[in-house]
Amino acid sequence: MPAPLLTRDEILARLLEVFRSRGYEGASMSLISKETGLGKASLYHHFPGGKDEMVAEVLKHVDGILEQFVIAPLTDAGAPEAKLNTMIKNIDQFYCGGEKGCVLDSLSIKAGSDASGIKLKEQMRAWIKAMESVAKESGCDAREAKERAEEAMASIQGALVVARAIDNKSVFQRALKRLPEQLLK
Amino acid sequence: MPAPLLTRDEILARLLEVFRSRGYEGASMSLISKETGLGKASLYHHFPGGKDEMVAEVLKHVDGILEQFVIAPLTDAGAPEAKLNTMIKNIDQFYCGGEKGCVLDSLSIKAGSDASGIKLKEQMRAWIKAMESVAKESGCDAREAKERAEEAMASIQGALVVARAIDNKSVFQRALKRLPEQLLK
DNA sequence: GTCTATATAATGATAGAC
DNA sequence: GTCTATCATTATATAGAC
Repeated sequence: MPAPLLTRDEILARLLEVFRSRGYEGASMSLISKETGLGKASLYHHFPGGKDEMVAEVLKHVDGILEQFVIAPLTDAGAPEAKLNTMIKNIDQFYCGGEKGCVLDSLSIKAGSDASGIKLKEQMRAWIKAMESVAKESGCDAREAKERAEEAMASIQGALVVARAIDNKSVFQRALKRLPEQLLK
Repeated sequence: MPAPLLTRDEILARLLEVFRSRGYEGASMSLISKETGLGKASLYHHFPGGKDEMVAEVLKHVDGILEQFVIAPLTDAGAPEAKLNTMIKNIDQFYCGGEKGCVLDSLSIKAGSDASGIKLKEQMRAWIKAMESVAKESGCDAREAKERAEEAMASIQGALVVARAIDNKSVFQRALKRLPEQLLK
């Protein structure tokens, strides 16, 4: 009985990287096997439901990342500017300065209205809602806070798309720099 | 010798829809066959190089759409505001008000540094450059025009991602409405 | 918990008739 | 230019040894 080579969290972290860089269809079992270092049979041992279960578990894992990097920092006590700056620092790190894409985008192609699609929708809405509450704290009324938060989300996602498409991370860096004035009143 | 069922342009238009909604890996030959109404053998008759050649030809087809909907309207004579409004009206139509995604995004996962990747990069840069020139006409200096154009591109791409992710087209509509003040001085 | 080996299905691609 | 039938390859998934 060989000892486990990777913790479950390490496996999920590697799966997250594969799915966000290749998408659902592009992440074949052989590629996943290569990137995680686990044989196919081992992968099915951990995820009997195959790729669909892997995606579901990765998205649960993303729940934790979202909570730690986005929700908690924005929900803590403190000045809106300071809280937002913490989130910005965190996502700059998570997206490697604009080098890596967003798994909520990469997986949205596969996800029509199945379980993973619903989960993706919930997660992006939770992120927007957290930014919305900070916008309210800064003095925006309900409608303006919601719109500013959606626009902030679009700025982040769009900057990631463009940064990768034209191979220029500065687009993402400037988007992060503009976030405070975009979201806060 | 059966008559052609579709013109080449109609085939390319349908291929564009499949690739932008499913991405490269998600667009299987059987799905492509179903969506175009052509048998696999017919598809290989038109595109002997298979899916890679289809993508290459679709991107050439996108050249024409970009020229017609974006480049030409922005390059014509006229006031910057009027020209930009024409582009906005055109892309609102092309993306069906925010319902459909951008093929430059959908295909960017497959495209590392191969031919299609280079083409995608060129096309997004051409779009940005056209917006950049209009920003200059409105009074921006070179550096500000470039940054505003990149940010406008990110707004469009981000709004499409978020609109689809949270199933809310108004995000895209508001992004279009904000484009003039975002791009022009 | 991991492996090798294998079964089964789907995919990209081709041959040849019409 | 389109079709049916088929091939070769790759994909997902499983069985059973250790």
